Amino acid sequence: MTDGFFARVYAAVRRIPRGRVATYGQVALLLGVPRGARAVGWALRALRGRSAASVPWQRVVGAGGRISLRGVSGPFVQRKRLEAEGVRFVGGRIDLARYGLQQGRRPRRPRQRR
DNA sequence: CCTATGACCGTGA
DNA sequence: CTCACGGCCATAG
Repeated sequence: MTDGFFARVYAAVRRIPRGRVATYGQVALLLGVPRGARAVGWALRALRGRSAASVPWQRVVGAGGRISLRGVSGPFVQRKRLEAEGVRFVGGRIDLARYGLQQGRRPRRPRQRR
């Protein structure tokens, strides 16, 4: 179960740099499954409380830079975690052109070095 | 094997 | 901008 797709998804998510985000579609693409965005979501959903601590799941967002996670505390927790990494929300959304995987500009850091 | 589900995505009204 | 559809993928019954 963890030797297959799930493990791959988690591995890919772990590769997302701190302070940046990737969309479900991008993660799927990295796995070689161009249209497996939903499958990625399924894998992350399976984390629920489990080894979520070892996977920076908060760095995966929807293609529109919006949090896809649904629920009551879920969305809030994810946002809080991302903001703690320096990811800024504008109008409930994240500027992917700025915080995306390897986009041009450099993301802001929570702790600037003087 | 077949149907249902979901932390998706793009398109069109 | 919001809402509805259809398509896609891996898993769970």
